[in-house]
Amino acid sequence: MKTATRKEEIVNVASQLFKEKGYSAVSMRDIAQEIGMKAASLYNHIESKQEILSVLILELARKFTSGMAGVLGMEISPLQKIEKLIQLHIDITVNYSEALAALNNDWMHLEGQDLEDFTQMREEYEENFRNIIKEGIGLGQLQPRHPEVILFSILSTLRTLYLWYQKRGKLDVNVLKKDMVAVLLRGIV
Amino acid sequence: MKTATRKEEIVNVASQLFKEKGYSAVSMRDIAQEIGMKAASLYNHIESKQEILSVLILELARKFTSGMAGVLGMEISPLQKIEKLIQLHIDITVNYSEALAALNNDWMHLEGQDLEDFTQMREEYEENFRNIIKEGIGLGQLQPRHPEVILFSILSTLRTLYLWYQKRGKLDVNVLKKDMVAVLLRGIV
DNA sequence: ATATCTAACTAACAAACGTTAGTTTTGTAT
DNA sequence: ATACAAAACTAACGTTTGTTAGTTAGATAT
Repeated sequence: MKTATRKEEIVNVASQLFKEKGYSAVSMRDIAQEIGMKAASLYNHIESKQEILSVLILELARKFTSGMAGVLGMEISPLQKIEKLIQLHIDITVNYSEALAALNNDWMHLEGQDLEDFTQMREEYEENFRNIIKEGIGLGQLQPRHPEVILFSILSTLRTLYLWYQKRGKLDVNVLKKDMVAVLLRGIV
Repeated sequence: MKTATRKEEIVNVASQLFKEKGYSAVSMRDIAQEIGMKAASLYNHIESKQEILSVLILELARKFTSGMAGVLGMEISPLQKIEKLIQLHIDITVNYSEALAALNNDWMHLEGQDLEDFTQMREEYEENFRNIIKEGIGLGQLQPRHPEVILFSILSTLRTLYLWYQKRGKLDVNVLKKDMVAVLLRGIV
């Protein structure tokens, strides 16, 4: 029974608008109107438009980072780790699809330290993922394709899942996980 | 020996900037400065900022549509058609990666008839792709997974290839086509 | 030489932007 | 009832936005 604070409400509403039109195309007046107040009133709860973006993106990035840390700590095979990561992405997509849109499309509008932090987290995440794939190839669990092609193919599918999940939204999450893992790992032929 | 007109130069420069920051975050003054003129002078060659976006996106969308028409006209199996489509995406990505970024990220900023045209072309393209997949499943050439999962998985990888191709840019295009087809069709396990 | 055309320029507009200052309303605690 | 704090408001700020109007320099055609 978490009751949303006003600040959370602002961030939520903003994330929906950002998802539809992108950060730059959404004005503070747009956000205020959607909530039912005047733009100036937003500043009783937040510091700036930037802060909304920063909260939205960095909180989500930390979820990915800690999810990755969890998977890395498990004593399972590389292939099983990849399965866990696919499931992690699907879980995050289902629960935070609006923030995910901002993370994907508007991260370059972060400024200063926020931008640096995000970029670093993203690079580390990809590096960890890449190493798991290389391990899997080394053990003969994965096909000996270029690791970068595999990494990209999986990540681009998972990263844009948010675009597609809403349309087919009524698909059961567990079914989705199963089919998605199958398609990504074992192909379609 | 195609010598670029001034209008083409404007569209080209704009597409690079749109790729980096998105349509809404790029001003006419940004575009002008990059070319080396004043913003007002742009209007000797183009009608509006909208027109730049429209040219960029709709011309590319027509390339996809006619590419799809070509594939549909071939007398080959569904599986081979999918291979052709993957190659089509890769070719377009290599040659028009900036316009592709705009098509992916900024199409919602199209207005009026342009937006309707784009949306319709996109829907038809996806519908055609989906039908090929269904055919392939019907013939037993493809695994009997949910067609929508297969369609989404392939399309999302191909659509975001532009983000990734530049980083690993020196990869030979034919090698890329081969590996990408292998990963997308036959999986990684 | 003169006229014409193209494409650059300067200057400016009205609208929209993020944000600040100052004021009023509203709910809670004493 | 009174005092206080939180959160809404109105009004305005300085910038930036896309775009228009009017002017000027340079090339081409007569």
